[in-house]
Amino acid sequence: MSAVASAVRPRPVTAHRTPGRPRCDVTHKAVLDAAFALLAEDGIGRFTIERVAARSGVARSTIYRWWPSKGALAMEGFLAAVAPEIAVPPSGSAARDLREQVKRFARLLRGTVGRIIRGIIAEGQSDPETVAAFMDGFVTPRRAEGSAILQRGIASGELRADLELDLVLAGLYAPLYVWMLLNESLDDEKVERLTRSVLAGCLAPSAEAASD
Amino acid sequence: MSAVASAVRPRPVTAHRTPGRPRCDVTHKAVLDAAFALLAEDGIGRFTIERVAARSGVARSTIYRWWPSKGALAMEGFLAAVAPEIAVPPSGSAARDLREQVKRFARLLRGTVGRIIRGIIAEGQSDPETVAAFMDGFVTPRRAEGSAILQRGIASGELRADLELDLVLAGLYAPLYVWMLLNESLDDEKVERLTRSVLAGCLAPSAEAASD
Amino acid sequence: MSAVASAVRPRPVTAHRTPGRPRCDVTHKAVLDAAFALLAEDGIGRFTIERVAARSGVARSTIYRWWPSKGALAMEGFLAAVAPEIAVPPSGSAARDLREQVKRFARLLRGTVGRIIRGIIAEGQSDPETVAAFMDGFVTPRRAEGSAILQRGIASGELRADLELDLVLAGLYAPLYVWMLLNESLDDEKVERLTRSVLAGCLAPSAEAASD
Amino acid sequence: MSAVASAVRPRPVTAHRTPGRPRCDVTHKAVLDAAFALLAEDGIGRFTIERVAARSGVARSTIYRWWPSKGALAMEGFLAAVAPEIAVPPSGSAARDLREQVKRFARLLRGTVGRIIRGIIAEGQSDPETVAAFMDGFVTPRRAEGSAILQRGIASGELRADLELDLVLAGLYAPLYVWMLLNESLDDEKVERLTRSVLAGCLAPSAEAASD
DNA sequence: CTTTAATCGAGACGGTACGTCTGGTCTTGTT
DNA sequence: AACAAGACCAGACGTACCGTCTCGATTAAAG
Repeated sequence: MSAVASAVRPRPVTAHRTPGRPRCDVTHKAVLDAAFALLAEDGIGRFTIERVAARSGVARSTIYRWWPSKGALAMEGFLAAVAPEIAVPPSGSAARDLREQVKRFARLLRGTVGRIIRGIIAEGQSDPETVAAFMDGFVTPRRAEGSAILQRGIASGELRADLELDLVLAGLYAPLYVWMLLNESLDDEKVERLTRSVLAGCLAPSAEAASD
Repeated sequence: MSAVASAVRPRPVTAHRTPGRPRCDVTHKAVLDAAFALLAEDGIGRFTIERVAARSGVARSTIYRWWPSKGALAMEGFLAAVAPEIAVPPSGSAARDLREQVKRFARLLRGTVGRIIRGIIAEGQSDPETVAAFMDGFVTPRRAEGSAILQRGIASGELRADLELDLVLAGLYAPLYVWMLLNESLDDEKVERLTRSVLAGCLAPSAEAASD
Repeated sequence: MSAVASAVRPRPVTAHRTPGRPRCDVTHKAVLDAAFALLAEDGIGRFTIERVAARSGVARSTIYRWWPSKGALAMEGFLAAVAPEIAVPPSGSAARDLREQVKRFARLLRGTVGRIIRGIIAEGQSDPETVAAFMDGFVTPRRAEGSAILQRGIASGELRADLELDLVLAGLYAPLYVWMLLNESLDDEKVERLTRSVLAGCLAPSAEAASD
Repeated sequence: MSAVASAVRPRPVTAHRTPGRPRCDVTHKAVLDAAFALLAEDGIGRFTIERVAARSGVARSTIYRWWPSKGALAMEGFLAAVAPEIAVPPSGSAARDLREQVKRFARLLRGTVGRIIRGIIAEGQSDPETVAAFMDGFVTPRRAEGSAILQRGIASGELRADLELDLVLAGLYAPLYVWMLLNESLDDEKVERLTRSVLAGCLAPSAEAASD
């Protein structure tokens, strides 16, 4: 189970509440907001629990009670703010959907969210829990979305049936991560070239002519 | 100019040496060795200048004199130990060479070197100098090697002439970086599948039958 | 009014009991036992309300409800366990009684009880309530016992009639407290010398020859 | 060796200095001053290393480098400020000198110094080093002074030759400590009565008539 | 029987201070 | 100069307690 999940500790709706004073949601929210803001403003380098506490007005000890590590806190703050932001409106064409999705993703990485993701990945290199939380909370859902698009394309005959979905998605997304991490440009033109190049190998023979 | 290059401060070749006691090479070497060892043993999380000083027997202030940041030190320690290790013996087939090169690279990432690279990338997320040094010292040379192989393949007619080299290399290497950073497996079988998949789109039409 | 007295809140003997759930005596006892045990085992330094709560199995808030301060709790735990322990069997001779009483007291201070008294006095230096409680609960009764012996001696003609009782008792007991607090030895021989020395100045001239 | 002595670490006057940056005396002094001031103002209860650091403007880590415990710091701050303050001008009469010395001592205990001593003794109950330092730095010198007076009195024939010096001094001083620690009054009249009472048993028979 | 008022356990929360660790800077004497 | 040694400031770390608080569950007398 990832750190985030354990931190959230979803209240059982079932029957009797746990004893003791209930957790204060306002506090919880304030911490996550502050975490997100700090991450967005200064990056992981200046992200400290002390500053989150100061900014959120929540006691340091309270933060330590609920988050096991800096990474977990960063991760949860990130998710709380970003999670709903990435939705994919399905059109008729899988190729077009993918292109759109990748373009959006690149735009995300170029902005504030990218800065935060960089921090989380960095933090994760010395804390596996953080990576796990990032996988569960962000990477896997994103992959599921991509996978869904690909499968629709295969079902409709637009894409080849023998695609290895994980590899196609890796080919589309991994370069974006790496470019971001290595401070290389992520401009639309480059991303567009990448998408086209990967998609070229994915189209079903019959549909190949119509690709662009 | 990257951090490493500035740290090295190459002695002027001009006749008259600078006044004062000359820099002690033994010390310099000891620091890099200790840096590498610590990085390899405990990862970036426990890599501190204090520990490098203690381990190398070099005074902390001496380290601060020569390296501008933790990342630069890690990077240089890494390069000093790893640089010569990656050579590519060219065979007749570009496809075979690439496959070999990628496999070696994956093996590298799975081991000690991978652990260190993770640390450097992590450190780089809050220190652009470190990323720049990593690019100059490691990524660019690796890309040059890959590029050379691809160009040989194109010249020999084995690979398509319209390949976008940067994208092909990104498709081959970026997933490896990402899998490593996200603690996903890098096993040979998976890497082999990746290589095959990318290469499939690179072969010249005439050579396609002979691919595997 | 001392802290202890206010903490005990003696139930009114008056007919109508207060409404609501009555106080649980088991709990009360458990707290005092735990307080005594902790004080005896680890001294004042590690005596915390948290630990008393943990050890006694009583909720922290319950302890805070009934005891106004750490010192008050320590004091009451001490009294509950120690109070009955010091009884003085009167013999014919006041001198002999005093000697015995002082010897017992020294023995007390050398042991567990001494350790606890040290803690209470220490705690009292930043909490006057604690000192007051210690005076009321321990010092004054002890002085009363000593005073009684002295007065018997005076009445019987064994001791001089012009004795200043408070000073004699101070001369007998204060050194014991100080030796304990300053980690000096409290061995029987030393205590014996002290008693003899003080008593020497107290005997009535007629009885002086029979003193020892 | 006591904590104080080890904290002071007197520089060896011998030959070669130790390497490295020498200790900053200003800093050292500032800490002791702040320690004394805090102790005098708020007592041991609010005496924390954090506040000493804040008040003195010295980094907390520097304080931790030089003083092993709160008690040691308090003790040294106390000694630095108080040590020279207690001198006894010898007159012709031992009895008069003692009376004067005791009176002065009581006055000391009633004031700021007394407050600090209370704190040190309290702290010492959970830290033997502190008590040891207090013994070495304060109690023993005071006893030596008292002893000297008594010995002069014996030599001059004013006092009995068979006095047990340690017990006499205990009889004179211990009550003062205890009265202070237990918040009992230390007024001059009471102290005067104490002195007279103890001295009464000390005078040589020949001199007894002249005592008061 | 219900109220009603109290006790009690559980635990969240804001705080303060702890003692440690690291990062950087600086000031020495030695080489 | 370079270097070792180490003092110093700054500040974050994670932990331990403090004292207050909000709950629900319990318990008995009073209505």
